[in-house]
Order: sequence, then C-alpha cells, then structure tokens
Amino acid sequence: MAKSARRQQIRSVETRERLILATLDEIHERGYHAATTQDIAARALVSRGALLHHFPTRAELVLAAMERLLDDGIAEIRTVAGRVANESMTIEEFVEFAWRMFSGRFFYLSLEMITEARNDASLRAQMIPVVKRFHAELDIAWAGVCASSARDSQEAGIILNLTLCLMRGMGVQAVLRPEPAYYRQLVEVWKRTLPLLLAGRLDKSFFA
Amino acid sequence: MAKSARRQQIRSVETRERLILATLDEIHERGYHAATTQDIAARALVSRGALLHHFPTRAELVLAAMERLLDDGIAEIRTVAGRVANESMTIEEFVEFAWRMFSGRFFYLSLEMITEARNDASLRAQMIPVVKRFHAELDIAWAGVCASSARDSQEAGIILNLTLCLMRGMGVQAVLRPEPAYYRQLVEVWKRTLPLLLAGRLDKSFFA
DNA sequence: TGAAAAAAGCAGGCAAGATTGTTTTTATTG
DNA sequence: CAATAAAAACAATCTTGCCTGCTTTTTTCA
Repeated sequence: MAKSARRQQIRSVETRERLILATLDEIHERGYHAATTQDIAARALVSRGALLHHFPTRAELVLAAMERLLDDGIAEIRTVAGRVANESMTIEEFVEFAWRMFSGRFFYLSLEMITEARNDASLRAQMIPVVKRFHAELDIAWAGVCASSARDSQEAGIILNLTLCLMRGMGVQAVLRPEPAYYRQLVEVWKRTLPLLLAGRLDKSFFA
Repeated sequence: MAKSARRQQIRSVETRERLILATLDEIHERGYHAATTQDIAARALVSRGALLHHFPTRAELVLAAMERLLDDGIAEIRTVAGRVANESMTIEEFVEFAWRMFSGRFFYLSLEMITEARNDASLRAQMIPVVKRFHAELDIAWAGVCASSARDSQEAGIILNLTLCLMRGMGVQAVLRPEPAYYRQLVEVWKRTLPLLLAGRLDKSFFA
C-alpha cells in the first residue's frame, strides 16, 4: 500500500532530481545567465511547464541546485575525512584532493554562484549559511590530517585556509592561463611547504 | 589651428572616455550582465544613440573597458615597481599592496570578466594576451623586490605566483565570507612566511 | 468494492517586459 | 556643402512567469 500510495510522489522526486542536475550542467557549461529555463527543461527532458510547476521561479531552481552541489561536495569531503581517519591519506594526497576540487566542475560552478552573489544581496544571504556548513566539514577533515602535527587547532586552521585560498586562486587563474604544468609546479612546491608549516619548527610567534 | 581643427575629435574622445568609465562602474556595481547599454549611457550622461555610435556593439564597449582597466592596473604596478627600485618598499608592503589589489574594485571587475570569459571563447581569446601583459609587469615589479634574496629568478617567480594565487583566492572567498579579521590574519602569516621562502634556508631541491 | 471527486503532475500557449542593434533625423564642426 | 557626433524612434529577439487545460494518481464515500 505504502508503495503504490506514493507512486506519484516518487515520480515527482525523480523529475525534480533531473531538473536540478540539468541546471547544474547548464550553468557549468554555459554560465549562470545563459542557463535559461528553456534549456534546462530541454536538457532534463521535461516540459517547461513542468519545470515551473516544481520550481515556480528560476531563482528557486538555481538555489536548490546550488544546495545540491554543496551537499554533494560535503559528502565527498566526508569520504576524504574518513580516509584520513583511516590514515590511508597523507597531507600530500590531501593537497592533491583540494587541487582537484578547485580545478574542476565543483569549483567553477561555485565561482558562477559567487560572482552572481556579489551582485545579488538576496542570493548572497541565502548562500552564506550553506558555505559555512561546507567549511565546517572541511575543518573536520583537516583536523584529522593535522592530528599528529605539532600545531594546535587554531594554527592548523590557518594553514588549512592558506592552502584552500591558494588552490582557489589557482583555479581562478586557470581560466585565462591554461598551463597545467604551471599549476603542477605550484602544487608540488606547496606540498613541500606544508609539512614545514605544520612541523612547528617555526617560532611560536609565527601565528600570533 | 590644430586646436580648433580637432575640437570635434576632442569631444569624441571625451565621450568615449566617459562611456568606458561608466561601463566599469556599472559592471562593478551591478555585475556584467546587469550592466545594460541603457544604464551605462545614462551614467555617462550620453544618449544611448551616442553610445552605439562610438561602440557599435556592447561587446566592443566592454572589451575596451577591460583593456582600460588592465592598463590602469599596469600603471599602478609600474609605480610600485618604481618604489621597489627606490628601496622604499619592503616585501611586507608588497604583500599589502597585493592584498589591496585583490580585495578591491580592480579584482572584482577582473572576476566578472574571468567568469564571463569562461563561457565565451571569443572574449577569452581576446583577454588572454592582455592578461599576459599584466603578469609580465608584475614579474618586473617582483624582480625588484627579490633582487636581494638568495633565490634565482625562476624560484622567485614561483614564490610570486604562490603569493598572488593566495591573495586571489582570498579575494574570491571574501564575497561569501565577509570577515576582515580572518583575511588580516592570513596576510600577516604570509608576510612572515615569505621571507622564509625567499631566504634560501630551504633545500635547493625544494623548488625542483 | 467501485465509482466519482479531488488533487497532483504535466504540457503548451500567451502576454509583458527588457535588451540589443538598426535606421532615421538633427546638430555641430570643418 | 560635407562629414562627423549625437539623439531618438523602431523593429526583432528573448526570457520569464502566468494561465488554461489535460492526464494520471489518490482519496473519498456510497
């Protein structure tokens, strides 16, 4: 009974799912503004009427898509955190993971939203809490990575954010400077710098 | 004669100038797409007809504005390079300069263009050379900063780009994480890290 | 149980608004 | 008088959100 009693609901969820995925794909491939409701509906194999039935306004659809993106990101980070707890991931590998994250679809989708959020106070307000959750998850993953280092958690946090900002900046630059070798080099250097910062060989006042 | 013979030309140049400045202002305040030709013309106190007379298409206007932005940026960097040559600027001050650059109007305008360029092959192709020039200028400024360090120019270049990517990433994050103290902290830590990297106390193989 | 009513998902047409670029006019300068 | 700058009206697209039906599923009630 419960099974057939909700056949329609299941169908509805599937449609929403396809719409959200199509939205992310469109924004990623064409950009925030070029992703029209028409294109999204077509890509999801759904009529535009159906799209507007599930998401009365474009903004609602985009926001739902964004929450989905970050949730997926969080899930990925949790996996990484697990592998770190297992001690099956090193700092070097964590850096590689971060760079993959900031040079792929996830990041460029974020970038579209960030750029848009800068000009849309409402969107920005809605995204800030979601971003907070995201960083909280990253902190957890990182805490595992640093568990054996000499740094306390606040210092380790600084080092994490240094790393992430570096990768983020590299991701942005990659748009107009497509030179994989260049980024490879920066990543490698950073992988060698990180242990130095974590080792605690530096003055205590370093992070004051 | 030359004066009156070109009164009209002067007028034309002034109009173009106002249009370009208005374009940058509009894109900065409202975003790339929200900056319509109407708004730009109104802001420049010029009729839309005149705007289209000088820049037949919106794309041409935006590109001209962008070239202007980067040229101004280059001019600013040259000034800094001069002060570095004078030895009237330290590494710490250079970092501060970079952070100002990546947390202000110049950077957010660039970000609008970068995001757009990711989805517009034509725009991207036109911007890459301009960006190259920009980085070349930065290299020159940096060469002055590093003249007295133990690093050779290639190593110094890596350190420069590490610094710039860091600042760039911070600038992006600042949109959805408006916490000045947080960025202050990262900047300070980096100011202390940089001399370490430049000092050459690290293995030669560090930058291999 | 079974049929009608209600609700939900879905499809497509439609109007309103906005934006761009063209074309036509006017004015100013040489 | 010719040419260039500037203004203004105009046409052509696009995109969004609304509204009206249609079909399928679910619920209700006799």
